[in-house]
Amino acid sequence: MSVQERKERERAGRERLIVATAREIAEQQGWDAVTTRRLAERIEYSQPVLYSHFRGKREIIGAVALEGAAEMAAAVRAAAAAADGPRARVTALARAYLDFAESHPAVYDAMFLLDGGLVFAKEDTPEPLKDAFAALLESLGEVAGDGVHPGVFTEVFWSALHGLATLARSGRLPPEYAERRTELLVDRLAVV
Amino acid sequence: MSVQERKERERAGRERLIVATAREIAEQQGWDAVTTRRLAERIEYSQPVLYSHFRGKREIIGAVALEGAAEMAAAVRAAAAAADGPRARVTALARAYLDFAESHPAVYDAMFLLDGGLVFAKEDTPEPLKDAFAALLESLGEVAGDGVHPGVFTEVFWSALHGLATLARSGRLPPEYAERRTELLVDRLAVV
DNA sequence: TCGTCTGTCTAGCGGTGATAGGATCGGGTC
DNA sequence: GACCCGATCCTATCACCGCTAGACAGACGA
Repeated sequence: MSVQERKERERAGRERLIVATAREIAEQQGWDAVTTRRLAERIEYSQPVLYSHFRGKREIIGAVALEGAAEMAAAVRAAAAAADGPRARVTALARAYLDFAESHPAVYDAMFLLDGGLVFAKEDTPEPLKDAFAALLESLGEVAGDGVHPGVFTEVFWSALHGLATLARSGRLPPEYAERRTELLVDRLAVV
Repeated sequence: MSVQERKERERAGRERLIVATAREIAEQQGWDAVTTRRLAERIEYSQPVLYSHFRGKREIIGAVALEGAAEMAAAVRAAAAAADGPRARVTALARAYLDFAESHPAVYDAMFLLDGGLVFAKEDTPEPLKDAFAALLESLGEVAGDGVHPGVFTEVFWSALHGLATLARSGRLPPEYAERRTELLVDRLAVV
């Protein structure tokens, strides 16, 4: 069975290559530039090979999104762990989230803007997505306030961050007030 | 000069038809279904005619966005006017905003998700967009709180609403808590 | 009535995501 | 060692996309 195992290894390696390359192109030139032809050329295979790994372009976006969710969860947890006290943790979390969105726009889009065919907020939601939400919940649950459902509070806080991130990035919010907006959001939403 | 005037009237009418039809297709089947070919067929002209009115598909999206901004401003103002007191006005505003986003998804996308080539948050921002922001500011400025810049507060509140609207609509937030999220947001952000 | 000129159309460019079907290459069997 | 067969990959193609060049016709002013 060694031959088959080697083939599976190679196949898995190529799949990782596809996802990594798609992400690379997307970060450099935007998702519009991630065409099946360009992607195939970069990995030095023909176009149809992509379809033996993924059902279509949507699934490739979804794969990038899952990768990104794990990274974002780690970034958020690291930022929170480095801060002292609930209030400081929330500030650090907000900054980490917005930083991630700004510095990894393509991955962020794959997660929260584009359709990657992923299921959110259900039982069969992929683990990385659940875990990313859990990472937010860990710090935000502390400041939800009495009688407020931590999950619902996290949803609201997350939505606000998402709005700030996307509207700012698309030029719909003036960049000069970014820091003041973040501070105001934390001030008002978090119950210390 | 009557002939020329008639021609200009007809031309303006056709331009309105293009925008209205684009919007119609988008609301029914999504923006992906708004192709220049389909759009041209629906208005019973050939494809290149679109390009004598708009520089490209992006500008058509922009035109729909401007229409939508005017409508949203009116909806928000109407909701606020029907409420008594600053706090009630903000609640009404939030509901009106989220209702608009949910019931006019294509127009909402044209305004805040897609690239319609419009300039936001600058001096040369189109009037309808400025006015839509002003409509939010009118009610939200009342509850910004002391020492908080009303514009910045409006940006934060708007971002939160935008996050709720888009994440909910794409299935990334569980629908059953929608009302609780809205209440929580207003409770925390608005200073009565 | 006759040129001109505006306006519209047909046809086509280079690109997209996705797929059908033929060629090829390697492993397993005799 | 020879052969067969199945998995694997590629070429070629489909229908469609946004956009544009250039031919054509019809209405206008002289």
